[in-house]
Amino acid sequence: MMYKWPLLAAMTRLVKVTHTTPEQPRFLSMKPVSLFKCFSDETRLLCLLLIRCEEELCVCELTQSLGLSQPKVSRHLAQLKACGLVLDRKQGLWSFYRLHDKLPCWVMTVIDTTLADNATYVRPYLKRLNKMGSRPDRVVICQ
Amino acid sequence: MMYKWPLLAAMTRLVKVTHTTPEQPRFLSMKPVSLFKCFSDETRLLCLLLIRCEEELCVCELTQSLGLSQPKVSRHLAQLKACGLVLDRKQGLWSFYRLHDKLPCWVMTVIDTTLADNATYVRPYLKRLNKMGSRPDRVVICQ
DNA sequence: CATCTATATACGCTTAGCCATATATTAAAG
DNA sequence: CTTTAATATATGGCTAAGCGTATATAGATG
Repeated sequence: MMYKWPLLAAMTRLVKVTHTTPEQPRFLSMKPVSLFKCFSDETRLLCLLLIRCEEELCVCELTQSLGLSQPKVSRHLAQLKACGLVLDRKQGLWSFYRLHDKLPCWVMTVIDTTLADNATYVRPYLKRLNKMGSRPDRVVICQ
Repeated sequence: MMYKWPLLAAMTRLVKVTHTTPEQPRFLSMKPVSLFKCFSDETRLLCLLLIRCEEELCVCELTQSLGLSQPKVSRHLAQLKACGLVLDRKQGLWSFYRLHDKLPCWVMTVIDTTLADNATYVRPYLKRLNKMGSRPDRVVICQ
């Protein structure tokens, strides 16, 4: 089946995507505006902040915590990934998202500063996350 | 003459505006997302960063420095003002914009961090600003 | 194989938000 | 008062970007 346009093509304004190459730490070319565009949507910002707090979260955890639909969360995580802000890893049925490990310093500073001074903004979602029953187990494979 | 809708009414999504009261340091209610929305437009971000560098800039200086139309710059400055990020002062024909003096710490940190790590992003505009002939004189009135 | 579950993506629709242009406003200068 | 200059705002049009819904995909389980 053919679709008219892929998701990533529709995102060229928000994020410049290189479709063929896997994301790499090519952060010198990342413009501040692109980053702030990612932060400028409530869903994306909350996902980022929650991921920062919890190290790693899967789609269903974010869906539950934020009280949003699964496609909505997935879509925004895809944008964050395309932008290079997060990385994902598959484990069984779950996709775990974490912050990209090569984020430039100033981006981490922005995230952490926002988090530090807006605890009340994030707290309710963290609470709901911790009240969640049956969160998927993390399997860490040592290399 | 009556117009259909005021500018500020059209901006309710980007910024919550209180039309009747003058802006005050009521920053506890400012949501992170609102702020990042301001940063998410190139014109607004550059205006903010340049204002931070130069303490105070008027519309014509920003217009020249950025190479943009006057209405465009004015419009974005109005948004920044409505959001509470900048203050303005009139002097003769000129309107000078400066950062709001009651900005919360974390906002200043975000601005300064962005500036510090993206010098090359701002430098060309600062250069063009300094090459400008006949910049308006600042008149400071001591109280 | 079929079924269930978690996730990803396409599609169509709607709206927020940006822009250029025209015009209003205000202050200074003649 | 008229003109000029700097700024602000309205209007209307266009597009990016968000959303819900439906469906595709892929792994687990039987």
